[in-house]
Amino acid sequence: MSPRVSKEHLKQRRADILEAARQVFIEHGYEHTTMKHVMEAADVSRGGLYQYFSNKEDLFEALLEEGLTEETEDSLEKVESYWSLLMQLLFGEDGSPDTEMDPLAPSKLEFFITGRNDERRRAYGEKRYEMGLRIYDDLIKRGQKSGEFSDRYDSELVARSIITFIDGLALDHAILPDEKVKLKEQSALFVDYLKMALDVSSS
Amino acid sequence: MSPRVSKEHLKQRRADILEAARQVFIEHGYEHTTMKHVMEAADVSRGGLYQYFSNKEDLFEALLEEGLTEETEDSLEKVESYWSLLMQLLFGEDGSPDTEMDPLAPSKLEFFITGRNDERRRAYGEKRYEMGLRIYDDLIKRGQKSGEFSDRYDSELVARSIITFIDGLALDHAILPDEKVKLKEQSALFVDYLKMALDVSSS
Amino acid sequence: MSPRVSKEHLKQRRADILEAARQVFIEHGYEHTTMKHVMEAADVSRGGLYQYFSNKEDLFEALLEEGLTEETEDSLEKVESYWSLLMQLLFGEDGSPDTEMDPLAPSKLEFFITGRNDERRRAYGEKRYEMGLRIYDDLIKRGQKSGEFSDRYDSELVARSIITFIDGLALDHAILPDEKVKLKEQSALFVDYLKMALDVSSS
Amino acid sequence: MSPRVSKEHLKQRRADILEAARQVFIEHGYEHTTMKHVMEAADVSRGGLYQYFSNKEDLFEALLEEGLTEETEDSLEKVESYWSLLMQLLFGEDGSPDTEMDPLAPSKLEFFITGRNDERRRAYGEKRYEMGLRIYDDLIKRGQKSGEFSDRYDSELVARSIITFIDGLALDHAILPDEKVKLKEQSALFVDYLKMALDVSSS
DNA sequence: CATGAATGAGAATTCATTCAT
DNA sequence: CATGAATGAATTCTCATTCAT
Repeated sequence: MSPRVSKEHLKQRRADILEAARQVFIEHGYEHTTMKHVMEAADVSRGGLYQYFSNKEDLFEALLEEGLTEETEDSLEKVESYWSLLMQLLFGEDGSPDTEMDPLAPSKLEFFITGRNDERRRAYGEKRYEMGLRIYDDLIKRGQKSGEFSDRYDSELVARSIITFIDGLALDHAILPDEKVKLKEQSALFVDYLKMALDVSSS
Repeated sequence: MSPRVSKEHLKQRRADILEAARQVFIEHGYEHTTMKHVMEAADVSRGGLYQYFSNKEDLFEALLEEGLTEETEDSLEKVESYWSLLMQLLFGEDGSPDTEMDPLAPSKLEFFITGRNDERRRAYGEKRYEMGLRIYDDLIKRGQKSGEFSDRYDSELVARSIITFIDGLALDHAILPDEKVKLKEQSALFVDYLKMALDVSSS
Repeated sequence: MSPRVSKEHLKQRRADILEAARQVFIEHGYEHTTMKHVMEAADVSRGGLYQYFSNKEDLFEALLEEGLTEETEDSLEKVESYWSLLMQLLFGEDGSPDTEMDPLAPSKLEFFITGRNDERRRAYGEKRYEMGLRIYDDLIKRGQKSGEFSDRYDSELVARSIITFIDGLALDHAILPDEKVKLKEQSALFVDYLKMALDVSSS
Repeated sequence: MSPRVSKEHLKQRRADILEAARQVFIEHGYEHTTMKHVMEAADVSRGGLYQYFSNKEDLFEALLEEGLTEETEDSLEKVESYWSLLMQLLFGEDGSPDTEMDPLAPSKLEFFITGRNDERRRAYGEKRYEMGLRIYDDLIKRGQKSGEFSDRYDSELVARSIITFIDGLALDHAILPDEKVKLKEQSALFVDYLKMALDVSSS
């Protein structure tokens, strides 16, 4: 009556498969990854894999969700500086524009671009966009309300621009060799721009 | 001695196939378009299609090349304003940010993203990036030399940022409904960004 | 844990497919046999067939290997007569020249002839030739050392001639109706010749 | 009313195509040669090619016929030595076993082997076999009648063996590298074989 | 006669997904 | 639950041959 394997074990197995899948998707991209690739990387049987994830899409979405939960951790109400919070959001903990890109990002782009005609996928992409948008929008709105940021520009528009810029960088980074994109320099330029748009003077 | 059809006809046929292919690629995207789709849309037989284009990649690249030749027409040496030239380059003839997106753009993104692990495709993408980069870089360099633009930022960096922004917009536009991306508003904001980077005061 | 079917079953399935394939290859020849032919003869699905053999070449080579293992059974060190051993090698158990030809032989010839420009296939053919050559060469060498055979001719040359003769017979047999080739009579003549070349007097 | 091009011209054109086709067949083999290969090598249009030869088979058979007419020229009645005549037949003018192989031979084998299930082709092959057989058989019969050759063996049987040997050599030569087949040595050995079978003592 | 565009049957191969054990 | 054999729809690409001009 009791399950043969512990719930813990199941969770672990699932996590292992996901981790293996991540590597495979990073290597081959979304479209060119086959379930067999995943099976082999995760050392699961075909049936086993389908036990945890009912198809390739489901599997990939699980990876997408994973990424999400990590990011939603910040719910700070009061911070000394919204600007530094924004920088952290953009470039990670240290807030300086030299962070690595998410290696799965190219596959994520693929997933949404190739699936843009699929209603379900489209809706999912939109939801994710909205979530990202909210985060930046909220932050900027608060900064504006607190007086730290100028409200010259609509907060949502700035938020959208941030995402557009990030997406553009991710795209170019996916396609071009590192030395072509100049991630760091472009990021620095974009930061200057944000400073201007939000009227932030400090470094 | 006389071929069955005139050279004109051949050219036309090829153009027709390309046009049909364009529609199909716009509708289904690069990955999900099959040669059969194209065959049917262009009303060509299998063999006929392969007579003109040896495979899907070749066919799509023909479409990519088409786009290229159209753009290279402008080689103005002396202009009254580099800024307005830049605006024209970005937003078309009238230079105002309300242009339509190239409907094939999403498929182009697909083409390069899904092919990022293919040496040939990668090289091709890089070449195209370089070509685009040169155009903007040249323009900005001239503007800087003429004193119209500030040289606070490296011209190439600004050029890269322009492409990044365009790519980001194209990407979001491919995935999200029109009303979400706010093309026009973001473009206007981006123009401000450029004004800041190039120290251009005029409207 | 337990697979759907026993290992035995799998082996059997593979053997069944091979057997069906053999019949199909015998009937249509190598080039004109399609995987569909095999599928239907073996009553396997397309995917099923490809599960066992990754392509036509692989499938055929499996048949070739099969034939090989059967022959390698003889490793007799001391025999009362190398001549009778040679006859057995040539004509099967009873050592008399009235054996049937391997019905797959024509397809084997096809396989190697049509593939003569393919590096892989060529190498494989050479390997097989060498293996056959070794067997006859060894036998003759021993016979010569033991004094049973004359060493007037180089053992390897005689061995090559044997293979040439066999190949010639196989070829003619593949192309001509049985009554034309006169397998038995030609074989008898060839035996006489070998007797002369090896100086063997007995019947 | 009079033909636009001279009959001579037509003949020449045909001969040119055949010569080009020969080279192509030598290079790719019968099965893997396409009409396009021939078109390009002969610099004929598709339609032009089909004007002269109604299909690939027809084209190849024309090449086969070509070879035939050249050889059938000798019909000497009285010769001083049937043995030397036989040697000439086997090894060309000088009658010594160091002749080159017909480079088209591998393709000829292919043609007949892959076509062995086609009634027409089979009949054609048989006819050719018979023709070859007759030549050798006649020669040997005469030699036997004249007393130069022993009639221990049936002349036809010996003739068949000659063809078998030639076919075997051609086959091995088609598949194996030159140094493996040892054409010359095997030929010399085969001459000994014939000497035995025909009881000819002289060199 | 010559041309070469067009045809379309057919071959190989891939892969997500199912399901009997 | 796990297994992995089996399925078969889909897709790409090839090539001999035809035929309108």
